[in-house]
Amino acid sequence: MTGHHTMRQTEEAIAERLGALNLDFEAMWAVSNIYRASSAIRNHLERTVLRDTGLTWTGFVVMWVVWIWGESETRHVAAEAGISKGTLTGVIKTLESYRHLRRSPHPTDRRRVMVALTATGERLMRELFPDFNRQEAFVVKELTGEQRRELAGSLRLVLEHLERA
Amino acid sequence: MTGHHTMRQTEEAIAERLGALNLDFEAMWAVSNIYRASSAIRNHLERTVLRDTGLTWTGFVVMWVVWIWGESETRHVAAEAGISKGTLTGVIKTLESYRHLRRSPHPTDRRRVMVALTATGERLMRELFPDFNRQEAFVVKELTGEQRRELAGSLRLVLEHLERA
DNA sequence: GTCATTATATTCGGTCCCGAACGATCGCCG
DNA sequence: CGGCGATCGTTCGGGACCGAATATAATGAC
Repeated sequence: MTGHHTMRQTEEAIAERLGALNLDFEAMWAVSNIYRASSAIRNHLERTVLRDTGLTWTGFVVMWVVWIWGESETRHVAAEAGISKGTLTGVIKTLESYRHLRRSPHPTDRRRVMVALTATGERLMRELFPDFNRQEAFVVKELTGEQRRELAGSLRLVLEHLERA
Repeated sequence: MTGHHTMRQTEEAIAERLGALNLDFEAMWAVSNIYRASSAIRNHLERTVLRDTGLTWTGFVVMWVVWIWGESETRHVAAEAGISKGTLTGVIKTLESYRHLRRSPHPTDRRRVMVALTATGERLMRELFPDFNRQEAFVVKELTGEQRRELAGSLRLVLEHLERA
Protein backbone atom coordinates (compact mmCIF):
# COMPACT_ATOMS: atom_id res chain seq x y z
CA MET A 1 0.00 0.00 0.00
CA THR A 2 2.54 2.62 1.05
CA GLY A 3 5.26 1.35 -1.21
CA HIS A 4 8.82 2.20 -0.34
CA HIS A 5 7.98 4.79 2.30
CA THR A 6 7.29 3.69 5.86
CA MET A 7 4.18 5.04 7.54
CA ARG A 8 6.46 7.06 9.77
CA GLN A 9 8.09 8.78 6.81
CA THR A 10 4.68 9.46 5.35
CA GLU A 11 3.49 11.03 8.57
CA GLU A 12 6.54 13.27 8.73
CA ALA A 13 6.22 14.38 5.13
CA ILE A 14 2.59 15.27 5.63
CA ALA A 15 3.19 17.13 8.87
CA GLU A 16 5.94 19.15 7.19
CA ARG A 17 3.94 19.91 4.07
CA LEU A 18 0.75 20.86 5.89
CA GLY A 19 2.04 22.32 9.14
CA ALA A 20 1.04 25.87 8.25
CA LEU A 21 -2.53 25.11 7.16
CA ASN A 22 -4.27 24.79 10.54
CA LEU A 23 -5.90 21.42 9.86
CA ASP A 24 -7.61 18.79 11.98
CA PHE A 25 -4.85 16.21 11.93
CA GLU A 26 -6.63 13.70 14.13
CA ALA A 27 -9.55 13.59 11.74
CA MET A 28 -7.18 13.39 8.79
CA TRP A 29 -5.29 10.44 10.23
CA ALA A 30 -8.41 8.58 11.21
CA VAL A 31 -10.02 9.04 7.80
CA SER A 32 -6.96 8.41 5.69
CA ASN A 33 -6.08 5.29 7.66
CA ILE A 34 -9.58 3.94 7.13
CA TYR A 35 -9.10 4.34 3.40
CA ARG A 36 -5.58 2.93 3.38
CA ALA A 37 -6.53 -0.03 5.53
CA SER A 38 -9.55 -0.75 3.40
CA SER A 39 -7.45 -0.82 0.23
CA ALA A 40 -4.79 -2.98 1.81
CA ILE A 41 -7.38 -5.43 3.13
CA ARG A 42 -9.16 -5.61 -0.18
CA ASN A 43 -5.90 -6.27 -1.99
CA HIS A 44 -4.96 -8.93 0.54
CA LEU A 45 -8.29 -10.75 0.30
CA GLU A 46 -8.26 -10.55 -3.49
CA ARG A 47 -4.81 -12.06 -3.62
CA THR A 48 -5.45 -14.82 -1.08
CA VAL A 49 -9.08 -15.95 -0.99
CA LEU A 50 -10.51 -14.67 -4.26
CA ARG A 51 -7.47 -15.37 -6.45
CA ASP A 52 -8.60 -18.72 -7.87
CA THR A 53 -12.36 -18.32 -7.68
CA GLY A 54 -12.83 -16.09 -10.72
CA LEU A 55 -14.68 -13.63 -8.49
CA THR A 56 -13.83 -9.96 -8.28
CA TRP A 57 -14.12 -8.18 -4.96
CA THR A 58 -17.36 -6.53 -5.94
CA GLY A 59 -18.69 -9.76 -7.34
CA PHE A 60 -18.00 -11.40 -4.00
CA VAL A 61 -19.66 -8.59 -2.06
CA VAL A 62 -22.78 -8.85 -4.19
CA MET A 63 -22.87 -12.63 -3.73
CA TRP A 64 -22.42 -12.13 0.01
CA VAL A 65 -25.32 -9.72 0.22
CA VAL A 66 -27.66 -12.06 -1.62
CA TRP A 67 -26.41 -14.96 0.48
CA ILE A 68 -27.12 -13.17 3.77
CA TRP A 69 -30.46 -11.66 2.83
CA GLY A 70 -31.76 -14.31 0.47
CA GLU A 71 -33.58 -13.43 -2.74
CA SER A 72 -33.70 -9.63 -2.90
CA GLU A 73 -34.70 -6.71 -5.06
CA THR A 74 -31.81 -5.29 -7.03
CA ARG A 75 -31.99 -1.79 -5.57
CA HIS A 76 -31.56 -3.24 -2.07
CA VAL A 77 -28.60 -5.31 -3.21
CA ALA A 78 -26.98 -2.24 -4.75
CA ALA A 79 -27.48 -0.24 -1.56
CA GLU A 80 -26.15 -3.01 0.68
CA ALA A 81 -23.16 -3.62 -1.58
CA GLY A 82 -22.41 0.10 -1.68
CA ILE A 83 -22.50 0.43 -5.48
CA SER A 84 -24.78 2.28 -7.87
CA LYS A 85 -27.66 0.51 -9.53
CA GLY A 86 -26.02 1.04 -12.89
CA THR A 87 -22.93 -0.78 -11.73
CA LEU A 88 -24.99 -3.57 -10.23
CA THR A 89 -26.64 -4.26 -13.57
CA GLY A 90 -23.23 -5.01 -15.06
CA VAL A 91 -22.01 -7.04 -12.10
CA ILE A 92 -25.14 -9.18 -12.13
CA LYS A 93 -24.66 -9.74 -15.83
CA THR A 94 -21.17 -11.08 -15.11
CA LEU A 95 -22.29 -13.25 -12.20
CA GLU A 96 -25.23 -14.58 -14.20
CA SER A 97 -22.85 -15.66 -16.95
CA TYR A 98 -21.00 -17.74 -14.33
CA ARG A 99 -24.33 -19.24 -13.25
CA HIS A 100 -23.76 -17.98 -9.71
CA LEU A 101 -27.01 -16.12 -9.51
CA ARG A 102 -30.18 -15.62 -11.45
CA ARG A 103 -32.74 -12.90 -12.02
CA SER A 104 -36.48 -13.29 -11.81
CA PRO A 105 -39.37 -10.89 -12.16
CA HIS A 106 -40.94 -9.38 -9.07
CA PRO A 107 -44.25 -11.13 -8.37
CA THR A 108 -46.43 -8.02 -8.42
CA ASP A 109 -44.35 -5.08 -9.72
CA ARG A 110 -43.09 -5.53 -13.24
CA ARG A 111 -40.55 -2.72 -12.92
CA ARG A 112 -38.60 -4.60 -10.25
CA VAL A 113 -36.20 -7.49 -10.58
CA MET A 114 -35.34 -10.11 -7.97
CA VAL A 115 -31.90 -11.67 -7.60
CA ALA A 116 -31.14 -15.01 -5.95
CA LEU A 117 -28.17 -17.37 -5.69
CA THR A 118 -28.23 -20.52 -7.78
CA ALA A 119 -27.36 -23.85 -6.16
CA THR A 120 -23.85 -23.36 -7.55
CA GLY A 121 -23.60 -19.91 -6.06
CA GLU A 122 -24.89 -21.15 -2.72
CA ARG A 123 -22.29 -23.92 -2.65
CA LEU A 124 -19.52 -21.49 -3.62
CA MET A 125 -20.33 -19.15 -0.74
CA ARG A 126 -20.59 -21.99 1.75
CA GLU A 127 -17.13 -23.20 0.75
CA LEU A 128 -15.55 -19.80 0.29
CA PHE A 129 -16.68 -17.91 3.33
CA PRO A 130 -14.84 -19.85 6.03
CA ASP A 131 -11.58 -19.22 4.11
CA PHE A 132 -12.54 -15.61 3.76
CA ASN A 133 -13.17 -15.36 7.49
CA ARG A 134 -9.82 -16.96 8.28
CA GLN A 135 -8.12 -14.23 6.30
CA GLU A 136 -10.22 -11.60 8.04
CA ALA A 137 -8.89 -12.97 11.31
CA PHE A 138 -5.36 -12.76 9.94
CA VAL A 139 -5.88 -9.12 9.02
CA VAL A 140 -6.74 -8.09 12.60
CA LYS A 141 -4.31 -10.55 14.17
CA GLU A 142 -2.26 -7.79 15.83
CA LEU A 143 -5.26 -6.31 17.62
CA THR A 144 -6.64 -7.47 20.95
CA GLY A 145 -10.28 -8.55 21.20
CA GLU A 146 -11.02 -5.28 22.92
CA GLN A 147 -9.34 -3.29 20.15
CA ARG A 148 -11.32 -5.17 17.51
CA ARG A 149 -14.59 -4.40 19.25
CA GLU A 150 -13.70 -0.73 19.71
CA LEU A 151 -12.59 -0.48 16.10
CA ALA A 152 -15.84 -1.99 14.85
CA GLY A 153 -17.80 0.20 17.25
CA SER A 154 -16.13 3.45 16.22
CA LEU A 155 -16.60 2.64 12.56
CA ARG A 156 -20.22 1.86 13.21
CA LEU A 157 -20.62 5.32 14.71
CA VAL A 158 -19.07 6.84 11.60
CA LEU A 159 -21.37 4.81 9.37
CA GLU A 160 -24.51 5.72 11.25
CA HIS A 161 -23.48 9.36 11.26
CA LEU A 162 -23.00 9.36 7.49
CA GLU A 163 -26.24 7.47 6.94
CA ARG A 164 -28.12 10.21 8.73
CA ALA A 165 -26.40 12.90 6.67
CA MET B 1 -24.27 2.59 2.10
CA THR B 2 -26.60 0.14 3.80
CA GLY B 3 -29.71 1.27 2.01
CA HIS B 4 -33.00 0.49 3.61
CA HIS B 5 -31.68 -1.89 6.26
CA THR B 6 -30.34 -0.50 9.52
CA MET B 7 -26.99 -1.74 10.72
CA ARG B 8 -28.82 -3.53 13.49
CA GLN B 9 -30.96 -5.47 11.03
CA THR B 10 -27.88 -6.33 9.03
CA GLU B 11 -26.13 -7.64 12.11
CA GLU B 12 -29.10 -9.79 13.01
CA ALA B 13 -29.44 -11.22 9.52
CA ILE B 14 -25.77 -12.11 9.43
CA ALA B 15 -25.77 -13.69 12.87
CA GLU B 16 -28.79 -15.79 11.90
CA ARG B 17 -27.40 -16.82 8.54
CA LEU B 18 -23.92 -17.68 9.80
CA GLY B 19 -24.56 -18.85 13.35
CA ALA B 20 -23.75 -22.46 12.59
CA LEU B 21 -20.45 -21.86 10.82
CA ASN B 22 -18.11 -21.30 13.77
CA LEU B 23 -16.64 -18.04 12.53
CA ASP B 24 -14.56 -15.27 14.06
CA PHE B 25 -17.30 -12.67 14.32
CA GLU B 26 -15.15 -10.03 15.94
CA ALA B 27 -12.72 -10.16 13.04
CA MET B 28 -15.59 -10.18 10.58
CA TRP B 29 -17.20 -7.09 12.10
CA ALA B 30 -13.95 -5.20 12.33
CA VAL B 31 -13.01 -5.95 8.72
CA SER B 32 -16.41 -5.47 7.16
CA ASN B 33 -16.93 -2.20 8.99
CA ILE B 34 -13.59 -0.93 7.71
CA TYR B 35 -14.75 -1.64 4.18
CA ARG B 36 -18.21 -0.19 4.69
CA ALA B 37 -16.90 2.93 6.38
CA SER B 38 -14.33 3.42 3.66
CA SER B 39 -16.96 3.24 0.92
CA ALA B 40 -19.31 5.54 2.79
CA ILE B 41 -16.54 8.08 3.40
CA ARG B 42 -15.38 7.99 -0.18
CA ASN B 43 -18.92 8.52 -1.41
CA HIS B 44 -19.44 11.37 1.01
CA LEU B 45 -16.23 13.15 0.03
CA GLU B 46 -16.92 12.63 -3.67
CA ARG B 47 -20.37 14.14 -3.29
CA THR B 48 -19.31 17.09 -1.14
CA VAL B 49 -15.76 18.21 -1.83
CA LEU B 50 -14.91 16.67 -5.19
CA ARG B 51 -18.29 17.18 -6.84
CA ASP B 52 -17.51 20.39 -8.70
CA THR B 53 -13.78 20.03 -9.19
CA GLY B 54 -13.83 17.53 -12.06
CA LEU B 55 -11.57 15.28 -9.99
CA THR B 56 -12.32 11.65 -9.32
CA TRP B 57 -11.41 10.12 -5.98
CA THR B 58 -8.37 8.40 -7.42
CA GLY B 59 -7.37 11.50 -9.31
CA PHE B 60 -7.48 13.42 -6.05
CA VAL B 61 -5.44 10.78 -4.22
CA VAL B 62 -2.77 10.86 -6.91
CA MET B 63 -2.67 14.65 -6.78
CA TRP B 64 -2.43 14.48 -3.01
CA VAL B 65 0.53 12.10 -3.13
CA VAL B 66 2.44 14.29 -5.57
CA TRP B 67 1.54 17.36 -3.53
CA ILE B 68 2.86 15.86 -0.29
CA TRP B 69 5.99 14.25 -1.69
CA GLY B 70 6.80 16.71 -4.45
CA GLU B 71 8.02 15.58 -7.84
CA SER B 72 8.18 11.77 -7.73
CA GLU B 73 8.84 8.69 -9.79
CA THR B 74 5.65 7.12 -11.06
CA ARG B 75 6.15 3.76 -9.37
CA HIS B 76 6.34 5.49 -5.97
CA VAL B 77 3.19 7.44 -6.71
CA ALA B 78 1.37 4.25 -7.67
CA ALA B 79 2.48 2.53 -4.48
CA GLU B 80 1.53 5.48 -2.26
CA ALA B 81 -1.83 5.88 -3.98
CA GLY B 82 -2.53 2.15 -3.64
CA ILE B 83 -3.10 1.54 -7.35
CA SER B 84 -1.25 -0.52 -9.95
CA LYS B 85 1.25 1.10 -12.26
CA GLY B 86 -0.98 0.27 -15.21
CA THR B 87 -3.83 2.17 -13.64
CA LEU B 88 -1.60 5.09 -12.80
CA THR B 89 -0.60 5.50 -16.44
CA GLY B 90 -4.25 6.10 -17.32
CA VAL B 91 -4.94 8.39 -14.37
CA ILE B 92 -1.89 10.50 -15.15
CA LYS B 93 -3.05 10.76 -18.74
CA THR B 94 -6.38 12.15 -17.51
CA LEU B 95 -4.78 14.57 -15.03
CA GLU B 96 -2.30 15.73 -17.66
CA SER B 97 -5.16 16.58 -19.99
CA TYR B 98 -6.54 18.86 -17.26
CA ARG B 99 -3.09 20.45 -16.94
CA HIS B 100 -2.99 19.50 -13.26
CA LEU B 101 0.29 17.65 -13.49
CA ARG B 102 3.07 17.00 -15.94
CA ARG B 103 5.53 14.27 -16.74
CA SER B 104 9.23 14.72 -17.25
CA PRO B 105 12.07 12.30 -17.95
CA HIS B 106 14.19 11.06 -15.08
CA PRO B 107 17.52 12.88 -15.15
CA THR B 108 19.72 9.79 -15.36
CA ASP B 109 17.51 6.73 -15.99
CA ARG B 110 15.63 6.85 -19.26
CA ARG B 111 13.24 4.09 -18.23
CA ARG B 112 11.78 6.16 -15.42
CA VAL B 113 9.30 9.02 -15.54
CA MET B 114 8.87 11.83 -13.04
CA VAL B 115 5.51 13.40 -12.16
CA ALA B 116 5.00 16.86 -10.68
CA LEU B 117 2.11 19.24 -10.09
CA THR B 118 1.73 22.21 -12.41
CA ALA B 119 1.11 25.65 -10.93
CA THR B 120 -2.58 25.04 -11.61
CA GLY B 121 -2.50 21.72 -9.80
CA GLU B 122 -0.63 23.24 -6.88
CA ARG B 123 -3.21 26.00 -6.55
CA LEU B 124 -6.06 23.51 -6.80
CA MET B 125 -4.73 21.42 -3.94
CA ARG B 126 -4.05 24.45 -1.77
CA GLU B 127 -7.65 25.58 -2.22
CA LEU B 128 -9.23 22.16 -2.08
CA PHE B 129 -7.54 20.53 0.84
CA PRO B 130 -8.89 22.70 3.66
CA ASP B 131 -12.42 21.91 2.43
CA PHE B 132 -11.49 18.28 2.22
CA ASN B 133 -10.20 18.33 5.77
CA ARG B 134 -13.36 20.02 7.03
CA GLN B 135 -15.35 17.12 5.63
CA GLU B 136 -12.94 14.65 7.17
CA ALA B 137 -13.65 16.30 10.50
CA PHE B 138 -17.37 15.98 9.82
CA VAL B 139 -16.99 12.27 9.13
CA VAL B 140 -15.48 11.55 12.58
CA LYS B 141 -17.61 14.13 14.34
CA GLU B 142 -19.29 11.54 16.56
CA LEU B 143 -16.00 10.20 17.91
CA THR B 144 -14.06 11.62 20.84
CA GLY B 145 -10.45 12.67 20.31
CA GLU B 146 -9.38 9.55 22.14
CA GLN B 147 -11.52 7.37 19.90
CA ARG B 148 -10.07 9.00 16.79
CA ARG B 149 -6.53 8.37 17.97
CA GLU B 150 -7.28 4.76 18.88
CA LEU B 151 -9.04 4.21 15.57
CA ALA B 152 -6.08 5.59 13.62
CA GLY B 153 -3.69 3.57 15.80
CA SER B 154 -5.50 0.27 15.37
CA LEU B 155 -5.71 0.77 11.62
CA ARG B 156 -2.04 1.58 11.52
CA LEU B 157 -1.33 -1.76 13.21
CA VAL B 158 -3.43 -3.51 10.58
CA LEU B 159 -1.57 -1.69 7.81
CA GLU B 160 1.86 -2.47 9.15
CA HIS B 161 0.88 -6.09 9.65
CA LEU B 162 -0.28 -6.39 6.05
CA GLU B 163 2.78 -4.58 4.73
CA ARG B 164 4.99 -7.19 6.38
CA ALA B 165 2.95 -10.05 4.91
C1' DG C 1 -60.45 6.31 -16.80
C1' DT C 2 -56.74 9.69 -18.09
C1' DC C 3 -52.79 12.09 -17.46
C1' DA C 4 -49.00 13.66 -14.82
C1' DT C 5 -45.87 12.25 -11.37
C1' DT C 6 -43.01 9.01 -9.38
C1' DA C 7 -40.21 4.91 -9.18
C1' DT C 8 -37.69 1.30 -11.30
C1' DA C 9 -33.87 -1.15 -14.02
C1' DT C 10 -31.13 -0.62 -18.03
C1' DT C 11 -28.04 1.71 -21.26
C1' DC C 12 -24.31 4.69 -22.32
C1' DG C 13 -19.89 7.45 -22.17
C1' DG C 14 -15.97 8.32 -19.73
C1' DT C 15 -12.87 6.84 -16.12
C1' DC C 16 -10.74 3.66 -13.05
C1' DC C 17 -8.77 -0.84 -12.19
C1' DC C 18 -5.89 -5.04 -12.44
C1' DG C 19 -2.61 -8.34 -14.20
C1' DA C 20 -0.22 -10.01 -18.10
C1' DA C 21 2.39 -9.07 -22.09
C1' DC C 22 5.50 -5.94 -24.16
C1' DG C 23 9.47 -3.00 -25.51
C1' DA C 24 12.96 -0.14 -23.90
C1' DT C 25 16.66 0.53 -20.78
C1' DC C 26 19.87 -0.43 -17.12
C1' DG C 27 23.31 -3.01 -14.33
C1' DC C 28 26.18 -6.66 -13.73
C1' DC C 29 29.38 -10.25 -14.79
C1' DG C 30 32.32 -12.21 -17.65
C1' DC D 1 32.41 -4.50 -24.18
C1' DG D 2 28.88 -7.81 -24.92
C1' DG D 3 25.11 -10.02 -23.53
C1' DC D 4 21.59 -11.22 -20.33
C1' DG D 5 18.67 -10.91 -16.40
C1' DA D 6 16.20 -7.39 -13.89
C1' DT D 7 13.50 -3.23 -13.84
C1' DC D 8 10.83 0.38 -15.69
C1' DG D 9 6.49 2.55 -17.90
C1' DT D 10 3.07 1.56 -21.34
C1' DT D 11 -0.43 -1.07 -23.65
C1' DC D 12 -4.17 -4.15 -23.77
C1' DG D 13 -8.45 -6.87 -22.59
C1' DG D 14 -11.98 -7.56 -19.47
C1' DG D 15 -14.43 -5.83 -15.82
C1' DA D 16 -16.00 -2.33 -12.23
C1' DC D 17 -17.70 2.25 -11.49
C1' DC D 18 -20.62 6.50 -11.58
C1' DG D 19 -24.16 9.75 -13.04
C1' DA D 20 -27.17 11.13 -16.59
C1' DA D 21 -30.36 9.82 -19.92
C1' DT D 22 -33.83 6.50 -21.18
C1' DA D 23 -37.80 3.36 -21.28
C1' DT D 24 -41.14 1.08 -18.90
C1' DA D 25 -44.40 0.53 -15.25
C1' DA D 26 -47.00 1.83 -11.10
C1' DT D 27 -49.39 5.44 -8.45
C1' DG D 28 -52.16 9.38 -7.49
C1' DA D 29 -55.24 13.29 -8.67
C1' DC D 30 -59.19 14.54 -10.58
